[in-house]
Amino acid sequence: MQLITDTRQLEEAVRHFRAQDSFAFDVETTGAYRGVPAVNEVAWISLATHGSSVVIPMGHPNGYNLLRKATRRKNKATGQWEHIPAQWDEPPAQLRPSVVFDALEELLYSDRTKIAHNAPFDLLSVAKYYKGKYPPPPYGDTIVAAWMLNENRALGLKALDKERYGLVYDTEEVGKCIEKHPFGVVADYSYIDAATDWLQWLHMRPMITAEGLEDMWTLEMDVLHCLLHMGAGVPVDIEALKQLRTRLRERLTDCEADVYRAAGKVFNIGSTPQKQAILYGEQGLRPRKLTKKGAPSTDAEALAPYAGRNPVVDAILAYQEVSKILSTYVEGYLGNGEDKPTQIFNGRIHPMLKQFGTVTGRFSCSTPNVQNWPRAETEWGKAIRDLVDPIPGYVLLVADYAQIEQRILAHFAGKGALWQGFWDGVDAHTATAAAVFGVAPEDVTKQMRQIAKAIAFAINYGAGAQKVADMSHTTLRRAKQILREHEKQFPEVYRYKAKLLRTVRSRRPEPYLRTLLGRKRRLPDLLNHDHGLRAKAERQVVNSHIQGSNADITKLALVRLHKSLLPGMQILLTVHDEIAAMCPADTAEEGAKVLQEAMAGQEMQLLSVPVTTDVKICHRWSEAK
DNA sequence: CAATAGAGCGCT
DNA sequence: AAAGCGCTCTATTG
Repeated sequence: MQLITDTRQLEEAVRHFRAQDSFAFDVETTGAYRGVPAVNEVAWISLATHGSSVVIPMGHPNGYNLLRKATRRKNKATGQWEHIPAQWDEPPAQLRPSVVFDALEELLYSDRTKIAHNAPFDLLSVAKYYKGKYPPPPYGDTIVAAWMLNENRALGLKALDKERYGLVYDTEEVGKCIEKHPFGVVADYSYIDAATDWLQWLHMRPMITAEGLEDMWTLEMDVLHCLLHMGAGVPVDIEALKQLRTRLRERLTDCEADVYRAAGKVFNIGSTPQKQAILYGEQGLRPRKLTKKGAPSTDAEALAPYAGRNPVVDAILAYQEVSKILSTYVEGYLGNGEDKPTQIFNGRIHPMLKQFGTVTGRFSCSTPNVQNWPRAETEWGKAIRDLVDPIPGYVLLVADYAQIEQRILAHFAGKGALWQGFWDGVDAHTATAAAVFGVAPEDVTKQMRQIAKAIAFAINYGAGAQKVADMSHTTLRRAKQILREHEKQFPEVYRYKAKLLRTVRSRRPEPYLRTLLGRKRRLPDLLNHDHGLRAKAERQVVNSHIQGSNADITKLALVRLHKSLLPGMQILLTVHDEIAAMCPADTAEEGAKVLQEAMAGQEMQLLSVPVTTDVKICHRWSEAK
């Protein structure tokens, strides 16, 4: 390792790294929002490539030695606890960030492959120092690589290092708060992260090719580029959010009083044990469902039969709806001035989309998770989604695939009633209902369509007859009869399921399947001797095949959209089968066309049934055109 | 006091 | 014997 503390060393390092075709790098960040690339401060940067690893500190406050530990003291006059910070000896002289980033510019903005572990974090963290312009492709990401090579393994560079090299380091999690640690410890940690990341890259990159994942890798790196673009964030209407907070707080107070009045006492509505005591004790309700640990469940499903029959149940359900929205989507975003920090920076949220962490290849999303916003059809969902606030002169474009999972199923199952239904332009659930109940599509009732929907769930998720019965409010007997008829009308679907399972189970060294675009899903439990685990893996085969292919299609659409964006157009969100973007108002129609083309254009007809999407132009989510 | 597990609930 | 997620709250544990 070389510690870089003067400009001569820095220039020399840049020269060496520029002479290589690729390098790994890692940032250590600090500040109140160290985990938010849009606003954190980069305090260290380390780089590793062939024959060299360097660490560049840029103002670490601590020296090598701790002189006095941090402590607290009670102020006798005020009675308040006073925080006394730790004392360290002087840190070595270090380069200023501006000097370092000036020197690194020709490297970071070169055509060399920039590799990191969770690269969007590092790339977006440094982008701030270049007016928000992120380094250009090509990219490499060892966490994405590791995930593609084994989606069933614990993640993290440290876990990989332990697994591959037996290397155990950073047991104190230095990166979580570098300013608590001495200079030497942070320097070592920063160095090891970059150096082992580089080694991991050298190890894994050829494996991607060897496992037949080259095309998928190209797609994921294009997706990574798109995520950097999306790093600009989603503008939100803070005033509307604050008004919503006021409304919800008032509403919650009322709901709370209703619960206490109905129950005849005050208790903690958020406490499951207390709710159990009231509902199944004092109110004398019969438990309809048990929790994992065998306690009487108080979830919405268990209480549903008592809705409209028991005033306490009604009051609790009303309270919970409001409470969920307020705590998760309103105070969760604004912060509550205490333990909850704000998630809005410069009027924008920066949802973190991760390319890893879901076994099927979907994105996961956090801080905030915009993939679980309440549905636009609900009162509060409308209010939450309307918080997305295109900047002045811009409009919102929202598009989702129509029944994409059913279309994927039809594609895999091949010719048959489902397949034909899509070519005839019939709604899939209506077509299913028509066939199962032996009526014309126009005679399908709401109830019939509801049952068809339940059947679709049964296929995709492997649900049993009992679940189908519960979902469609019918008897087990009737559900079984309906499923038999479904199998008779759609034999190709069941043949597809059986054949897929057989093929996947026979693969060695361990069973795996490939999605539409070649992503791998390993299911070793298909060979497990435990019946329960094996059955679960069997359900996962069909689900992963369909859900994973859906993820492939959406990711490809995202990349196509990113490559065809109009000037000023920005991709905001993606939610599994949905993409939202922001577009200058004067090119709204063209923007909608670009989005439509990216998602469902000629080259996106990857299935043997048509794929369609519906693009809406609006200023607010709820006023969809 | 901080960390974790469990229950519950929002979404596709 | 229903697939895949992340967040909040409470209760429990160290």
